[in-house]
Amino acid sequence: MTLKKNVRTIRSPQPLPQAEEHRQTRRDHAVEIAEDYAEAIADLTLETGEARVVDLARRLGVTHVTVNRTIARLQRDGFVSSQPYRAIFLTEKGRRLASASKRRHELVVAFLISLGVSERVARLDAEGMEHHVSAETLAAFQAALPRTGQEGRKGQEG
Amino acid sequence: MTLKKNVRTIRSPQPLPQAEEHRQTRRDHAVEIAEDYAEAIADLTLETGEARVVDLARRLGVTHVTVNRTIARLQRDGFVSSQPYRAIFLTEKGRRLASASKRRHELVVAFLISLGVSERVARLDAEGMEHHVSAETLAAFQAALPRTGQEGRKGQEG
DNA sequence: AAAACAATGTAGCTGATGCTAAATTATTTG
DNA sequence: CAAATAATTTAGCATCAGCTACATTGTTTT
Repeated sequence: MTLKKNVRTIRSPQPLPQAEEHRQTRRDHAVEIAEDYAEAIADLTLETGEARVVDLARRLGVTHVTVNRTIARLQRDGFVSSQPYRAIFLTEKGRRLASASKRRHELVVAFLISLGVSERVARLDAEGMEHHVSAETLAAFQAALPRTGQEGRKGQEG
Repeated sequence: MTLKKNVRTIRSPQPLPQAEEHRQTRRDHAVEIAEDYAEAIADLTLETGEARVVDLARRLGVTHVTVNRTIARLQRDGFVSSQPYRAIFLTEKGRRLASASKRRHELVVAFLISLGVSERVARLDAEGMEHHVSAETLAAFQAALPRTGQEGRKGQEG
C-alpha cells in the first residue's frame, strides 16, 4: 500500500464496468470449442456421411484423445450423440449451434475479404474472431458487405 | 468404420489446412490473458501510479487469488516484475505488449463504432476479438476507418 | 475365421484458469 | 507502539484442454 491513504478511499468495492467485458470473454471461450466441434461435425457429416474421432482430430489439429474427451463433454451438454466405438452425430441443439456458427464464420470471412484481407489471413483471423462477434456486430458486418451475390442468405460457398 | 472402404483410403494422414487455423487460435488464447493483464496494469499505473492485486482483480472480474497466480506466471515469462506484498510493474517486454495491445483494442473499438455498432457492444466484442486480429486485418480496419481525427495515431480517447 | 491393422477408449500426466478458506504481511488508526 | 484493518499469499479443490502410452474393439485382409 502506498502512503497516500485517500487514493484507496476513492476506489469502489464493486466490480468495474471493464470486469463485465472480461467476464463475457471468458464465458465465450467456454462455448468456442462447442462451436468448433459442432461446425466440424456438420461439415464431416455432409462430406462423408458421418463424423469420426480421427477425422475430427485431424481437422481440429488435436489428438484423438482430446477429441474423445471433448465429445464426452459435448454429449453431456446435449450437443452430440454417440455410441462407444461409433460415429458422432449432432443433436438438434448441436445442429442449431453448428448452423449459426457456420453462418457467422462465413460472414466474418467474407467481410474480412471485402476489406482487402487475404483469404488465408481472413480464414485464420475469422477462426479466432467469430466466437466473439455479437449479433449486433454481425449485422453491421452484413450491412457493410457489398452485395456481390448476397452472401450468407441461402448458399454457403465454402 | 463404414462399409465403403475407399472412403478412408482417400483421407490423408497429414493435418488438414483447417487444423492450422484452430491451432493458431489456441496459441492466441495463451497470450490473451497476458495482454489483458498488461493492458490493465498499464492503465492502473497511469491512473494511480501503481497496479495492485485487488485493483487488477476488480478490473478483470476475477478474485485476487487468481490474479496472484497469473502474476506469478507473467513474472516467470518476463512480462512483469513484482516483489512479495508489493505492487506490480510492467517490464519493458510487458510495456511493449501493453501498448501494442491497447492500440489494437482502441482501433477495433473505433472500427466497430464506425460501422454503426453501439459503443457498449463495440467494447464487449472488441474485448474478445482483439486478440485474434492479425496485423494485416488491423491494417485493413485502419484503412477502412473514416479519418475523423486520425484515431489510433497519438491520442486514445477512451 | 484368424491375423493384421485401424479406430476408439482409458489411465495418468501437465499446465492454465477459476474458486474458497486460512495464514501471513503491510498499513492505518487509536 | 499495539490493535485493527486491509492486502497479499498459500493450501487445496475443480474444470478444461492438451499430451503419451497402453488397452480394447471394429474392420479388412488373407
